[in-house]
Amino acid sequence: MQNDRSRESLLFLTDEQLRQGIEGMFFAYRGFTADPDRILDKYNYGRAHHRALHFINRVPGTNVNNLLSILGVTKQSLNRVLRTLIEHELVSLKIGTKDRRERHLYLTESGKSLEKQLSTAQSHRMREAYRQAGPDAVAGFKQVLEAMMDPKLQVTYKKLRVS
Amino acid sequence: MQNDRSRESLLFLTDEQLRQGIEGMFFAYRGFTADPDRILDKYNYGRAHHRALHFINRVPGTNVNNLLSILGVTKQSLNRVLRTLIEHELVSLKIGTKDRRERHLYLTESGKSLEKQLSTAQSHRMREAYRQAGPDAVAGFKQVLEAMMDPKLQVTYKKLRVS
DNA sequence: ATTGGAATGTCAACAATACTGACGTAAAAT
DNA sequence: ATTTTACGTCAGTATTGTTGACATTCCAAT
Repeated sequence: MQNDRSRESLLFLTDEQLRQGIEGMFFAYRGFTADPDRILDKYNYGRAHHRALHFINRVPGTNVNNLLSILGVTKQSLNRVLRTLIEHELVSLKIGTKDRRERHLYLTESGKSLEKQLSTAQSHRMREAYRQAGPDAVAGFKQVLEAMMDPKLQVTYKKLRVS
Repeated sequence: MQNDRSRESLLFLTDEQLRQGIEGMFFAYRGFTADPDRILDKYNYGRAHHRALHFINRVPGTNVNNLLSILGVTKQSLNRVLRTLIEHELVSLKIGTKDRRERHLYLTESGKSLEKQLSTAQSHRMREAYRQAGPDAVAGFKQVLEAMMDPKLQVTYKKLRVS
């Protein structure tokens, strides 16, 4: 009886069910990155470049610090990636007018073009997964993802939604 | 009208919704690995060690080739990790009796202990996310994850469920 | 006006994780 | 007897991350 009550009210979770969730995340993340990775390979870029392109596109004019806090890496690590993207003219810098220490980041036309290619590939798989799973599943998917984030990232995630 | 029909039947997905899914995966994966990473750091191990421990625990007695196909890395990459785990006596080797070329992999007591530590931390976050999102969300979460995997990994994932 | 601190960039060194390619050994399969 | 398979290993390289140190630029407060 106690068991039945748990099942109904408390969300009864076996180790096995949790393990499935863990392995699901592991395997799904591989699928999630597979298509962009193939495109990036052709241009000799990596996932770090993809992430930078994605968020510069998402938040045009962002400064470096803001991008750092979204990406969760060190400035040295980001800088290497950013430098190549700027050299290759996928990203352009604009020095802040109000605060001239700040560098505002934008995608160039070629940058937008590559970002589009990458996001199209990734969205395609996401869309297909959503279609297979159905609308209710999608809502649940997002809820669990959001609950899995660190609180700070949850805030970042929500801010991106709004802007 | 056409729009309404799309919304109901076809699962109407805006670019914005897909982007949320993409960013959700990105941020959630960070949360997903954060707790184990902290533990691994203390022992000077990395995620690769965690993954090896996880799947050796999940499929005790697995041979190297099978583990390779689950993890999706090269044997050279896995070998480096496996060698340290064996040196540190977290993993033990047993030469196959039927086919003596095969090395069967098992966790030692210390291996089990570390794996337990890691999976407890990771499960704790997963359980908490499940609890916050609720049972329906969890079902949807798993469906979308599964649909996002490459077909081969989907098979691998399901095989692990059964065993 | 000088000073303190923040934002940024850069150099160097290092570590983890991945890759390719080549080679060796042992055992199984044909 | 030969080929294939399973596994290990050596060498070299790339990507992405880390610390630490140091320079520059510039805002803001004293």
